[in-house]
Parts: sequence; C-alpha cells; structure tokens
Amino acid sequence: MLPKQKKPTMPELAKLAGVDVSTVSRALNDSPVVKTETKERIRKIAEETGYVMNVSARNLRKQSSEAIGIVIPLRPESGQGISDPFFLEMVGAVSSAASKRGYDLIVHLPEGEQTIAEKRLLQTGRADGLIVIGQAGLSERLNRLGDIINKVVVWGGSEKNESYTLVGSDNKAGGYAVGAHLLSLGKRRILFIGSLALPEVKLRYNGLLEAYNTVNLTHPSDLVLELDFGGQEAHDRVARLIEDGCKFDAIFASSDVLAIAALHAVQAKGLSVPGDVAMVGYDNIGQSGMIMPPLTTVDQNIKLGGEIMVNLLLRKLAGEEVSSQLTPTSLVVRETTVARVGRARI
Amino acid sequence: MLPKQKKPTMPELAKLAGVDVSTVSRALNDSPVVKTETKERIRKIAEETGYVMNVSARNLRKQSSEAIGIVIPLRPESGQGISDPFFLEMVGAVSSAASKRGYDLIVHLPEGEQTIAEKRLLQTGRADGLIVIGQAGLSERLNRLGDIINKVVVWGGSEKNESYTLVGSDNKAGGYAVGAHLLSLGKRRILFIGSLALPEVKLRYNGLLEAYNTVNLTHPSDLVLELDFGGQEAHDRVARLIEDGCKFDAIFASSDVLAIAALHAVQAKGLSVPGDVAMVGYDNIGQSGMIMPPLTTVDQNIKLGGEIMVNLLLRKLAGEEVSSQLTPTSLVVRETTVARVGRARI
DNA sequence: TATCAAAACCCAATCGATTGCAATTTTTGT
DNA sequence: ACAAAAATTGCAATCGATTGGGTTTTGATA
Repeated sequence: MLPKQKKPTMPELAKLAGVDVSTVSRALNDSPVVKTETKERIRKIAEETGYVMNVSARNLRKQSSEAIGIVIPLRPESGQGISDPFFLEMVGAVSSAASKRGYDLIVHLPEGEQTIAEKRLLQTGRADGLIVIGQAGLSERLNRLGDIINKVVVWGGSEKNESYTLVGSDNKAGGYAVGAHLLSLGKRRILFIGSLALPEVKLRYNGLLEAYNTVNLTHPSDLVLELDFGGQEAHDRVARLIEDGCKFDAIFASSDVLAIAALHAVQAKGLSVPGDVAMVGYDNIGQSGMIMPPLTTVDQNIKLGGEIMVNLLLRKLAGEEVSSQLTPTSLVVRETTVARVGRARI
Repeated sequence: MLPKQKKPTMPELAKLAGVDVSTVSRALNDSPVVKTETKERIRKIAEETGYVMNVSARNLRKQSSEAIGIVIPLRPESGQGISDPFFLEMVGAVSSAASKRGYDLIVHLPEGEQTIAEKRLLQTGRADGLIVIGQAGLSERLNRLGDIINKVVVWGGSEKNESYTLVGSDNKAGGYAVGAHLLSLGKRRILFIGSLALPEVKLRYNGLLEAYNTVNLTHPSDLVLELDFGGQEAHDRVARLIEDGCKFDAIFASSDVLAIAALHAVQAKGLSVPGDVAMVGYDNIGQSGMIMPPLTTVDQNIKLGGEIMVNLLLRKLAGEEVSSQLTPTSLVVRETTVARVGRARI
C-alpha cells in the first residue's frame, strides 16, 4: 500500500494533465469529443494517482445513484423467518446481477409494520430503483405504490391483476409438477402445507389441484394445513395431525424449510419416508439434498430470477415499458430424474 | 398517494418559509442556534410538502455517506455456501443495527478471487466503513488493509495478533462447552468436523482439546475430519468413515449445516442419534431445532454480534480508538438445559 | 495565403445541501 | 433609555463532478 496522501479530485487531475476539468470528465467518461491521445494521457494520470471518482458528486449532478435497493419484508409474525436460505440466495442473485451492471445493492429488512418506508430509499436519492422480495401480506399496499411504481419490481406470485411489475417463478406449474409426480407414484391423499394467504403459495396449491383434475380426481379438502408461523409450527401440527388419526400418503410443503420440519415430525411418529409418506418441498435449498431421505423439491432458478429482476428494473428506470415475467421452475426428483416444466408470461 | 408534483428542495422550503436556506438547513438538523418557533414552522412546511433531503448533496458536502458496506467473502471453492442461514442472519443483524443508527447497508458478495475491490466502496465514498464477515482465506490480506484499516471491522476468530479490529463470538469457549458437555455424557471418541484453516473453526477445535485436557484425557488425533466443500462432502465422508470402520461415539461439527449433513449420514448407516453417536453443531440456525433428533448446538448470538460490530465501526469512524471484542456464546442443549459460557476480551 | 468547417477544448453554471463569518435583531445590564 | 452582550438569521463559499454553449486549433480547400 503506497503512502497515498489523499484522494485526488478531478480539478487536480486537470492541473496535472494541463487541461480543464471538463475535459478530464469527458475523457474519463469516454466522450467522443476528446482526442484519443488526450484521453489516454488523462487516463494514465488518473491511474497513476489512484484516482477514484466521488460518487456523491456524480450522483448529485446526474440525479441518480447507480444503486438499487432490495427490500425483504419478512412478516415477523410469520414463520418465514430470516433464516430461510431462500432469501440469502435471492440477495446473492440480485447482488451479483446488479454488480455485473455496475450497480450497488442496498438491503433493507424492514422491522415491524412500518409503512413502506423503503420509499425513502428512493426519495432520498440513495437508490434509483427497488426490488421487493415477496408480497408477504402487502400486496394491496404494493398496488398503491403510486408515483414510484415505475421504479419497483416485485418478486412473488401473480394474483389477479397487480398494477406493479412482477417477476416470479411459475408457481402454478411448479405445484402442478409436484402433484403430477406424486399422483403418478400412486399417491392420492396429499397433504398441502403452507400459508395460502401468500400468492406464491396459493398458486402452488392451485397447481396441485389442477394436477388432480387432470387425472379426474379431486384433492381431499381436509388435507390442507394452513400455517402462519413456519417450521416449528409445521413440525408440531403435522405431529398432531398424525396423532389425531389424519391419514395421508404424501406431503407437499410450500417450502423446503417446512418440508424438512414436517419430515422429522413424520419420522418421529414412526412413519417411513417416502414409503408411508412421500415428501416434496419447494425452493431446492442447499440442505434439501443433504437430509435423509433427500428431498424432492422444486427449483425456482433464483439466479435467473435475480438476473431478470435487475434487468427489468433497469429497463424501467430507462423509461422502457416492461411487462411482468415468469421464470421456469424445475422439479428436482432426488435420486431419480429431473423434469423441466412450464414457462410463460403472466 | 397525493399528486405530488416534484420533490421540493431546500431553497424551495426556504422561499415558502421566508427564510434563508441556511436557516432551513439548521432547522432541519435541529441546530440550537435556530429559534424554536422558526424551527417548528420550517418543519411543518417540510412535512406538508413532503420534503426529503437529497442524500447525495448532503454526502458530497459532508464527505460521508451514512452507509456502511458489508462484505461476505464466500470462498466459492469452500462449501460454506451462500445457503448457510448463518450469513443471512448476520446480514439481518447488521442491517437492523445499522438502520437503528440511520445508516444504510450496502451488501457486497465478491465473486471469484477479486482483490479486495470492496475498497472501492470506501474510496468512491459510497460507504463510510466496512464490515467483513469471516476471514475465509484472506486473513493475511486483511492484515494488509493499509490506510483503510480504521474503517473496517471483521467478524471472525482471533488468530495470533491481527492488526484489524475483530469481533467474534468466543469460539474457544464454545468449543470447550461442547467438549465438556459430551465428555460429561461419557463420550470419549468425538469426531470433529470442519475446516481448520478457518480461524473460527480452529478455535472451536482448540476448545474441544482443552475440554479433554481438563479431564486429563487427550483427543484421539485420528478423529478430525477436515473439509473444504461443505455439506455434501461432510455427508459423504462421514459415511465413508463409518464404512471404513472408524469408531466414534459423538460428532462435533463446526456448523449446523455440517452437523445436519453428518447426522443423516450417520442415520443412513443405521446408527442411532444420540444413542450410538451424539451430535453437536454450531450456530443454532433455525432448522437445528426442527430436525430429528433436535440438534444440540452453540448459539453465537449473532444479533448481539451485529450490534457490536456496527457500534465499533461507527466509533472507529468517529476517530475513537477501539479494541477487538468477543461476544458470549451459549450452548443450546436441546430438550434439556441451556448453559451460558465464557465472555472475555481478546 | 486566406477562408471556413470540423475537431478539440475551455468557461461557467449547476446539482442540493452545509457552515464559517458577518449582519441583524433581541435581550440584558445599568 | 442606551450601549454591550447574546441570540438569530443571512451571505456566500464549498463539496466534486457534469454539460450546454462558446472559443480556439487544426487542417483542408480554393
């Protein structure tokens, strides 16, 4: 590390290069009106002096921040806690997609019920746009974003006709694939676990119902276990169901975290998996392949999803008109095969 | 959402209030030199017009950004993948601690081997300081941070005498607690799983050794399973160990993710847990309580850790002299009791 | 060599807030 | 009631970069 007294600024580079700061600015921004050799001379000086541009100054002048915010509105009351690996993977995917385009990522994990204070991120000019992960109980609020609607992209499941730009995996196709898979294995009483209040989950459930329909069966309506508090609750309530004599030959959990919790409840009750009860999750988190037995699950292709969201957001910010988009999901059947399913537009 | 034409600026507020912008600025910053009623009048106007300050402008002038960066240098080659819930919990803890003090959090997940390009976050003025999570293979690099060393706080395990400010849970005490617990259960052949190249892990291992010493025993040197590739590898190698006839009556994994992987390998081999093999993890991630049997583990109190790191960082930024700090860990013995262990300074 | 367009560069205003210092008003002391 | 001290507020420079428009150079043409 060289001594490096202080960070040089553009005026200083200008002095060194014997040109005006405007020329330095244009040179560093590769403007075509600067002579090539001048550019190179200036760049070399910038290089040597270790010049780095002050982003606050640029942002102030250009009225933009080259940063996007990511908001993860975890419902504290919901069990979909922060420990669900799904979220970090999503942050990772978005972060990498953003930095690939030279954007920084500002994370915001709202606490409590705050209004969508995330809007501040935009209004203060800290972020140019916002990515919201999951509609978790605020889909109505999202529909009232008002003037910032064209700076926001949401990850989630499509409801009727949301007014905001939505990106999500094809939850219905995913649910259908799971249902078809289980039905083809001869399973008939599939217990669905999840919070139907969440659009993503509701769609997965609908996919399951459709799978039943396709083979002229109907899903037993008593086999839905609505949850609000995540893993621990899933574990306990599945155990209670079994104690109460509820019979099912498969479980379709709306997340791997729930599936793993349910899995252990089932095993604890002396039932075998997948013999007595087949088990399918959703998300394909790292651990789903490491547990015993390995979990069949649905991969949402988060990496791609993050990429698309950033893409769409930047295009929106550029004034382009964009439409919501679905990403493909794939059923990951452990130990056997992988089937790819639907892709479509919403 | 009101029509809200455009965002008002300070000069506009000044005009409305009939004062100079300097007065507005002071009023909004609660300067004591502004008369109270003037302050209130200005604030009311700001409120009504929905004024929000442009941070770029403030940052430019004040030469600060009110934001800190968090860097999570995952070693791609290491299995400690991004899916480890530990990291998100850490991001959450830091994010909440930061926002409590009005700071934003910029996440940076470096890809590949990049130099510590995160320095750019500082040099460009985007972030005032940096929090680095885990030394993952770059502890030497961290020791050469140079001029930015007083803007960085690292989470990890203490080596000999690192030059940077370090915050971490008391890994040695954690390891000791685990060892003491297992030994008190009569276990003697404890298999340690983890990558000793990571200071945190090394310290946990040392704690285990110390526990053995305390009861005048020594840890069988063949019972160390060094890993580089995380869960899947842990699963496979534990299985292989068993096949190869390696005998052990307990496993101490350096993370819950590894423990869960090992757990299933053990169970798959027909061994009972904790009857044949006791199993202890580290981190107390959400799932550790939901698996079967529930995992005894060590809680690092990440929430507190995040809080302390932000605290220390801000104090460093304020020019204060701070020293590294350990946070307490607690052994979480599932189904039984919870024992709190050590706290100290490094 | 004079003329003119194109190329390259410089000037100066601007983005929105902060802050030392000067100017003004209010309060206090006598 | 008047000067001095204290409390408020205004002026203007400043942070570091961008950019429209004007000026100087270059070089080609006649």
